[in-house]
Amino acid sequence: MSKSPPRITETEWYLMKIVWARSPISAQEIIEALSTQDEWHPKTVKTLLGRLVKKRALGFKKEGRAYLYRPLVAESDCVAAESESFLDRVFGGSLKPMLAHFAETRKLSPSEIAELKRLLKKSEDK
Amino acid sequence: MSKSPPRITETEWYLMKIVWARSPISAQEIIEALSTQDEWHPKTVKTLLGRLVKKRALGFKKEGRAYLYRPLVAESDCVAAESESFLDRVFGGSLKPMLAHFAETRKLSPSEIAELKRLLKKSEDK
DNA sequence: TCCATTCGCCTACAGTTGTAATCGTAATTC
DNA sequence: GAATTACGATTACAACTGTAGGCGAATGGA
Repeated sequence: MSKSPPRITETEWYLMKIVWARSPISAQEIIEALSTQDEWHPKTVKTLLGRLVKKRALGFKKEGRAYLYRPLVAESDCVAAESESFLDRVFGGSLKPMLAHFAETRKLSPSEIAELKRLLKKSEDK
Repeated sequence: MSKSPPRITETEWYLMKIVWARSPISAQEIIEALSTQDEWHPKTVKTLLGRLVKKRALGFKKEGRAYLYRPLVAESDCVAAESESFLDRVFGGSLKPMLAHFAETRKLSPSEIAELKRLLKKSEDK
């Protein structure tokens, strides 16, 4: 299952995140969602949408003059692929150094620590 | 401190890892180190070394006919930059979903879990 | 001494990426 | 109905990437 997803580039990730969260969604809405955070030229967003459609990461249906986009790939699949690539490349594939890095770099709040412990416990029980 | 490191590409990471681990090191040794794992054409490795020198990620000193390479950027800086980029892009910048992903995807061994708990405790104490 | 090897440097070249303008068409505004 | 606007499609374009071949100099054997 879950054929390997197409490669999502750095900038494309930000669009995909929005589509995953709010699909079906128009280009206009995506542009607005992005503009609250960063400065994306609308033309640039359109180009990226076109490329994501071409590489079959997004699909759409015509809704009057505009398109409504929706994902054709599961977020979990893309996250898994990207995470594995990252882990391999930067930490040689092993989790422990990665965790050590994040634990050290980002001062974890007590609540985060508690949450992580909970996650670990769940993983342990399984 | 630690000016932002140059961007290291996917393939370049594999070379950098070797140089960080075994510097000073010749191109030949890097090629050998890589060939045990994957199939890298020597010419390709040379090109990548040249690019890393150009972008000032590596330096070298002549040792007879060949060069001995060494890093000009700290591994920790590059790891930090790449990790932050990854976390932002794929998990919206928050650690918890990332941890949840790794805890779920990769079945953690009991010893890994113990290790992680230890890391968390250390982070907690600080 | 001459030839083959080896070096780093320069060149090649197509595909990707970031960033956006232009184009033809359809809709919307005076 | 004419002019402007808004859409998606097409085109632009330089920088970056992956992948490697060729070039002239130096080295190292025969």
